[in-house]
Amino acid sequence: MSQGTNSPKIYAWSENRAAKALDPALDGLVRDIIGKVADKWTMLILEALEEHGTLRFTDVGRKVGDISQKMLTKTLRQMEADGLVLRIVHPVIPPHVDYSLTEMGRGLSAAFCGVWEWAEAHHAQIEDSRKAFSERNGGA
Amino acid sequence: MSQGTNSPKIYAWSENRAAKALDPALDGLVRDIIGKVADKWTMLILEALEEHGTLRFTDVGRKVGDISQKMLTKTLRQMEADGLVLRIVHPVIPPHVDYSLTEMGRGLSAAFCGVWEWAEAHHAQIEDSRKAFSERNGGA
DNA sequence: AATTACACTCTCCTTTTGGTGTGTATCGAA
DNA sequence: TTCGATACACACCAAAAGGAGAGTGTAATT
Repeated sequence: MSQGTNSPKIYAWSENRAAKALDPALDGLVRDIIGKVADKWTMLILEALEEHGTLRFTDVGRKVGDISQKMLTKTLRQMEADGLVLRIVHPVIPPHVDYSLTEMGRGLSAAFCGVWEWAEAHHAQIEDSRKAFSERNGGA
Repeated sequence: MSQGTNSPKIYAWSENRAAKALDPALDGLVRDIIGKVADKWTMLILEALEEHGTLRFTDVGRKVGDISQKMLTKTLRQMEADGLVLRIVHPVIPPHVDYSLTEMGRGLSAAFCGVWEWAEAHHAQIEDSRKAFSERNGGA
């Protein structure tokens, strides 16, 4: 009514959504998947497992690099729930847990492969762009 | 030393990093790029612009869907800085700003294409995995 | 004269992300 | 007997992400 000149949110009408996904529920789901999967830690873990096959908890962490135990646990659990990784617990002491990619996980890893290649191929260009941008704006 | 039985962070030795990137600086940069690019909003905007060519600010928002002006501005700026989108301001009133993908942006979009396809192809399987997982755990 | 539209910016505010430190159970080694 | 290793869980906290709403400036429209 009269409480503002504009709305802060831009609404999606059915017009264009129909082009991408005929079903809004499907669209929402795909979006949710993208939201979960397009994650730094997920991509890094995916890479580590793709490259090394089966790894134990701490080894995954080592291969990934700067990841805390908390995020490692959390991300691995999410990936397990989504069916990307297989978690096998050997009931021995000290505990031994193996992580490996499922078929789906390998598929996603393959899909992300192109993104990794793109990043490696264009890092110099991106740096240049950033430099030019900051000069155009804040710089002298 | 003696202030704890374990460290919360798992350290990356040079052993495996050398396999992926010979240079740790390059690795960090690629990782930074992935961190920026593997973002929900970035992917969605990339998609919108890829599909529709040139769009104005509000139109990008409409095509993307549930995005706030704040995130739209922020993400577009980041993408502009990284050289993914081209931003052309027409100094007229009311303001008119056109956004389109650069060559690099189209390349990244193409790289992400596989991920979209994967998500669309496996959403049912993911839902099943999630259901099975929650039953295995919290469920009855 | 008031409204609308555009492309934002700015200020709150809440939610999520992520790090750190600690605890746990058990076995073998020192 | 105490320590260290493994694979976590849990609690606490800081920082960042992200949303809501209001404001801005101008010019054509109503």
